[in-house]
Amino acid sequence: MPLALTERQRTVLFTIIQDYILIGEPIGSRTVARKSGLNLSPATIRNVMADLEEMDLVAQPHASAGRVPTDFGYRYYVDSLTSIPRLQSNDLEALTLSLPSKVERIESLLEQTSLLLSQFSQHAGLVFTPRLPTIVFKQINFARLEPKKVLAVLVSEAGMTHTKVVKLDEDLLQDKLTEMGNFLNSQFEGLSLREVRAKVLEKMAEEKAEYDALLQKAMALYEQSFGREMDESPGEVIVEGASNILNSPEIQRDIEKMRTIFQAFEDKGRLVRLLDRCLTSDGLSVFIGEENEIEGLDDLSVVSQSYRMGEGPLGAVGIMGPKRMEYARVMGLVDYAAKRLSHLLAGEPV
Amino acid sequence: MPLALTERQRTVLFTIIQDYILIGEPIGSRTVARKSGLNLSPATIRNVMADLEEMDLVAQPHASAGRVPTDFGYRYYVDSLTSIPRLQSNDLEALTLSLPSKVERIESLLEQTSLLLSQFSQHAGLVFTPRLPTIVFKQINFARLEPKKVLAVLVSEAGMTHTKVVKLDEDLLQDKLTEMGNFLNSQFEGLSLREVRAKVLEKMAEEKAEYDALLQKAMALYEQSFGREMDESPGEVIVEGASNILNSPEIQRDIEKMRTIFQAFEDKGRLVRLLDRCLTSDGLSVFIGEENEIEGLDDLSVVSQSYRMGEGPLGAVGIMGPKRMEYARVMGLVDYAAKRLSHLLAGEPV
DNA sequence: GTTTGGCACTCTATCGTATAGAGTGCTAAG
DNA sequence: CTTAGCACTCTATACGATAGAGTGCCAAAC
Repeated sequence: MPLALTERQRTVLFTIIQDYILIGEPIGSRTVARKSGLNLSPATIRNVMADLEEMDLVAQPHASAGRVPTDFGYRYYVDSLTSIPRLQSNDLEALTLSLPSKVERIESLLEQTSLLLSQFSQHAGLVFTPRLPTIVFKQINFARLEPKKVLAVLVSEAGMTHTKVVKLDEDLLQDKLTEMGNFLNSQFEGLSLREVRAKVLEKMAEEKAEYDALLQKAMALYEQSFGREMDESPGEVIVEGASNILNSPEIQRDIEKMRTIFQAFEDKGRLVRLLDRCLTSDGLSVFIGEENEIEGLDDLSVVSQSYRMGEGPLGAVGIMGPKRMEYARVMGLVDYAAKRLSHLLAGEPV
Repeated sequence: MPLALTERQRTVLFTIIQDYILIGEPIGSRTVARKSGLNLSPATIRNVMADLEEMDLVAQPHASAGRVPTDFGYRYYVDSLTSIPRLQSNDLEALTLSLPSKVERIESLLEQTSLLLSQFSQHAGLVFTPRLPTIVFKQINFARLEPKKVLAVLVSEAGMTHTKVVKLDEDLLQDKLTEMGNFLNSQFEGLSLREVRAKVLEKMAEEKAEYDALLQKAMALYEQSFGREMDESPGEVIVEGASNILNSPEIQRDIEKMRTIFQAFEDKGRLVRLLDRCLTSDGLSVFIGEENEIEGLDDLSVVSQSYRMGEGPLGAVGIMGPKRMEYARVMGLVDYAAKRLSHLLAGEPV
């Protein structure tokens, strides 16, 4: 049911939202009359506002106050932005200058991105790094550290590395380890870790005799180093500028709220689940208030966009702030950051 | 000038401090008279309190309120704890059960430690991980990812790994890379990264002809992958449970304070500098209020202790909370965690 | 000389009341 | 359909009064 509003109702609603985002206090009919551009008296506006309230697009904090947008109102507003807002040219310039233009270490690239999103938006910056199962196997290496102790290094297509020290029952010399690595590389290159593991488990279950004992051991070694971990690791969230949340007056008022918000920030697991949802949906996601379904974070909104590496989405970037945020600008920032990240990861110079 | 207090003054001071830590509100003469165990009337206590105030050990928030310990008062109190307080047996039991008893991944061990310190103390847990220059070289490996692209993996004595993808001017085959790795390992094992770098720079400056071209290249490759980075990386701080700070009522009262505190938490650089100081001083460090010399964090105290690996200190663990914290218990927790960590890293079973 | 009870004083926190201001809904007139 | 007018409601602020906690000081008691 696409909500049908008259032109006038839209104008009034948008005036309220935009002004509320700016001011942070309930907007009265008087103000709307002045700023909307409609040449109407406050009384007329009041009638429109009563309609909007009936549709649950705005609400009154208390009986005789101005109007404030509801979650639903924000949703309507955001949905009306048909295209993703382009960045203002000054934002674009500054951001282009600040973002790294080549990949040194991928981890610090992601950190930087989160930090810059936070600084430009004055909200919290989020970068969601890939869940292990979805990343693409590129190469594995084993190095003998000391007797019965091996270092396993897994490199993904995107250039992230994962290391693990494994203890073995028997001592394997470097030659053997190298051979095992080569074998695994020949088998697995280009597969996602999920596929790799499926293959490993399958092969290990097969008739033992069929395989060279060494290759059998290679499989087992992989399973021991990255197999299990892969299924557990839900990815990681890099949060920067969480303290910016404290700038927003509507949250300052309620200390209890602040506590729950910061606790939620520390529980990265929840954030992961949220950003995970945005990986599947292609395009920019906006979660407003309760839509984000994270307990304790229902006064905040999240704007996020996935970034890609090759075909599939790899992770996501986002901005989290009070519902009262400049959606257009924030959406522009997030979109730009995601695009830029995708380009950089594809090795294209920006 | 070791401050000399009479027995009675000490008793009154300690009663005030302990009660204030418990209650969180200024302590009056009446309360002290009841709880101190000295059989004195409030009027007498008031005289003692006036003395303590003159010595800057306690203060009044306003003219007619009870007394609150000053930083100096806390300092005297902490200094009077001659030995590091033993953990209560119930704390000890619970903590022993919760702490991991063997090292899986060192990074997650450190994270876990920080989290547990936070949970047990109900303050923020800190774990300071080693600055690169001080860690001890164990092994380096190079793996060819693709033409002219090499993955360098450095393993430290403590078992931490650092990886870096390096682009080369010429293509080196795996055989060569392995040889280069072996050479570097034979040269550098057991040296600190600082020493390694000094040696590398020295050798590179020497007459080129003296060395095999390949070995020369090995040096250059090391420098390119970890050399520069080493001098910059100041170490990392793992903060868990920062939101616990919000529990303390004296900080809730002042929103401005909260902002600066959380901003300071995000600026990891400052925390690093603080914890760095504790590496040099052997033993438990307690920084009270302004002593910690971090702007914005002068309402908090930090208790920290270094943990060791082999001879030298490797990093530090700590707890950060309001000045009004249970110093004895917190000191016990931190000390125990540091000891346990040192044991685990030394490979001794706990 | 130390200790203590008594007392006046100070400061905070809290409550109720009054008031100004913002904004609404409704009604009746334009 | 629009608007001016008006009564009404709710908040925020200021103010005064009051209760409570705690102090400092003094003079008496031990």
